[in-house]
Amino acid sequence: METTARLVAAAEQLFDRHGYTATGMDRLTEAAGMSSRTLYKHAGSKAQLMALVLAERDRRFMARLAVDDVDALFAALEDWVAEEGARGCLFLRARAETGGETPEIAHAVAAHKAAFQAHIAAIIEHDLGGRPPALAEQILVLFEGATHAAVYRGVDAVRAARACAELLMDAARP
Amino acid sequence: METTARLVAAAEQLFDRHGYTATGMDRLTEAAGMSSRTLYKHAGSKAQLMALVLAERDRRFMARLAVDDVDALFAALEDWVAEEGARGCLFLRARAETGGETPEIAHAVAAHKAAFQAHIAAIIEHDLGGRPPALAEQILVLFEGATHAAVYRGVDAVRAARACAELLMDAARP
DNA sequence: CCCAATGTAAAACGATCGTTTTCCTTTTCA
DNA sequence: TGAAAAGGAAAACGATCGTTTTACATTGGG
Repeated sequence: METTARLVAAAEQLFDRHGYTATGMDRLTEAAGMSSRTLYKHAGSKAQLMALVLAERDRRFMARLAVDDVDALFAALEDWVAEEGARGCLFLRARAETGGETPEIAHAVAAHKAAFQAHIAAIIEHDLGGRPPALAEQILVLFEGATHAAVYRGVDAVRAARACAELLMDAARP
Repeated sequence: METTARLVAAAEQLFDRHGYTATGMDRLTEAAGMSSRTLYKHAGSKAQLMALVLAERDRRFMARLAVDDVDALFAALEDWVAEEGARGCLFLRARAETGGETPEIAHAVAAHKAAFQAHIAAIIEHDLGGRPPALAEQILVLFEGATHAAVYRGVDAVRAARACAELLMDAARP
C-alpha cells in the first residue's frame, strides 16, 4: 500500500474517532506504521495531513453518494451509517475544532460543502426536471440533520429524513 | 457577578468559539479574571468545567426554546442564530472532541439530548393534540439539520427547516 | 480581635505537544 | 556498480498542556 495512502487512511480513522486536536503525532505514526520523519515528508504538517484526510473523505463521500434521485441519496446515507456508524460531519467538526482559523482545513471544508450543495441541486434537477426554489436548501438541511441526529438516534434519524424528503419531493412533482 | 457564573460564562465563550481541547487553562483563567487556584476550587477539572458549561447551555437553550408550537420552535432558533451566529451543536461537538470517553461530558450530552427530544414530543402533543408516530423524530432531524447547516448557510437553513416543519405539521393535522 | 474562608501571583509538576535532526539502513534504478 | 532516494529509530527542540503547591493578601462574622 502506498505510503501516503496508508498514512491518510490511518489518520482518517483516528481524527474521526478521537478528534483532531486530541490525536497526537505519535499515535498517528504508530497507526500508520511509519516514523515521524516519513510522516512529515509526506504530509508536511498536522494541519496539512488533516486537509489530505478531508480531501480523501470528500472523494469517498461523493463516490458513495453518486446517485441520481433524492431517495437514493438518503438510502446511500442509511447504508453508510449502518456500516460505519455516525459521528457527525467530519468537515464541520474539523472546522469547529480549529475555530476556522486553520486555512488548509477551512478551505477543504468550504470546498466540500460547496461541492455537496451543487451535487444536491444536480440530483434534484435530474430527479424532477426542474429546480423549485428553496427545495435544495431543504434537502440539504434534511441531510445534515440526518447526519447529526444519527449520532445519538442511529439509522432511525436517516429514515426519518428520508421519509420527510419523499414528502417534499412528491409535493414538488408536477 | 458570582465567581462560578463568571467562570462558566467565560468558558462557554471560549469552548464554543475555539473548541474544548484547543482552549488552554491559562486562556480560561485570563478570560474569567481569576487565578488557576480559584478556577480549580470552583470547577474541579477541565472536563468538569465543560460539564458545567454544558449544564448552563442546556438551561439557556431550554429557556429560549420554551414555546408550545413547532413553528415557534424554529422561529426561536432563527432568533438565536441571528443573534449569536451558528457554530453547530456545542454538545455534539464536545462529545466528538473527546471521543465520548470523558464521562462527565458524555453524560451531560446524553441528558441534554434526551431532554430536548422529550421537549419536542411535548410541543407536538400540545400543538396537535396527539403524537403521530415518527413525527417527533422528523422534527428533531429538521432542528438538528438547521443547527448544523446554519454554520455555512446562515439563517436560510433555519428558514428552510421551518418551512419543511410547517409542511409536516399541516400534513399531520386532522 | 482573630479565625476561617476566599482570593491572587507565581513557581513548579511531569507529561505531552508538533516538529526537526542525527545517524544509520534499505531500496531503487541508471 | 554505485549514487540517490526513502525510510527507520530515537533523541532533542522549545512550547504548552492540565494540575498542584507555596507563600501571601484580603475579607466578613463570632
